[in-house]
Amino acid sequence: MTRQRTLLLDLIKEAGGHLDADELYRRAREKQPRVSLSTVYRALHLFKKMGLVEEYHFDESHHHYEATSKKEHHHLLCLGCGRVIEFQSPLSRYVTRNVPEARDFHIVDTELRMTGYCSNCRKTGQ
Amino acid sequence: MTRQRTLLLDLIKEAGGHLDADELYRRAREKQPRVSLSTVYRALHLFKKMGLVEEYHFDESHHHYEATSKKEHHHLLCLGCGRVIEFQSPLSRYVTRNVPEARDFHIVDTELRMTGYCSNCRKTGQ
DNA sequence: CACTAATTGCGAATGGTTCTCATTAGCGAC
DNA sequence: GTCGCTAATGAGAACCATTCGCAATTAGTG
Repeated sequence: MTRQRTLLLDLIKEAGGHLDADELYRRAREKQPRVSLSTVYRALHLFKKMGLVEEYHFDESHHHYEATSKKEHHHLLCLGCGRVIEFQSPLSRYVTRNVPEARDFHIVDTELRMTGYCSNCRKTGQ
Repeated sequence: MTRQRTLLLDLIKEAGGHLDADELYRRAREKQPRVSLSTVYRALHLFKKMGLVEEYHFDESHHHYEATSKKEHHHLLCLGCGRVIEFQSPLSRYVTRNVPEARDFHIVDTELRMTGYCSNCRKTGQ
């Protein structure tokens, strides 16, 4: 653990959720002006491999990252306002119990993503 | 519907599943040597917007596409051999019934993705 | 046919991510 | 401490999937 990595991991944790690499880079430079983008990406890879951080491919061209939480959680993506709503649900248990194809599968990670329109956007006509 | 689009949509349908843009381009050129990559991408966008095709961001740098099927389905991704296993399960129903955050959400699409190791790869020690 | 708008092919541009390489930091052995 | 070694860093160039710009072609309509 180097100075840069500690900083980056802290920023990811305190951000709460769904940082992208560039935003992380910007925040990191406020505290340590010389960190490089490469370091950000390298750290993200490392954290991902160590299981400290999870990578999400939402519908944009770049990725988002968030600190791994102990609890299994999933996402609702609103197509109207772009909001990301998190919720918890033991879907992996539901699936291993109810889906034959999944019975022999050793699960590392589970994510359900639902796209659609949140209640706000439904009211305002999409 | 132009000649190119018909060809591309047919190819996507007959492929069954999980084509990427480059593979589609290669197959298209076998039948129509002058189709361009741009046309492939433009057609994929169009099909996506029309709801004929769905785009998946698996763990690679590029996207995969498949013809929209009537049935809700999900994916298991094996980290060992890279295999993609599809299964069907009415998870959106399960979620709207059991998750408060999802109750007011108007769902357009649902996908569960589970990563891990398939039974084969578990046997051979990942 | 003739006209207009939409689509295509091609090559160049974009932009997020990865790589290269020279420099610097961390660290154990003397 | 300081020598030597390895791993990590910063900066910029390279990469590559995807998108754009534009001139040429094609569809579709009257």
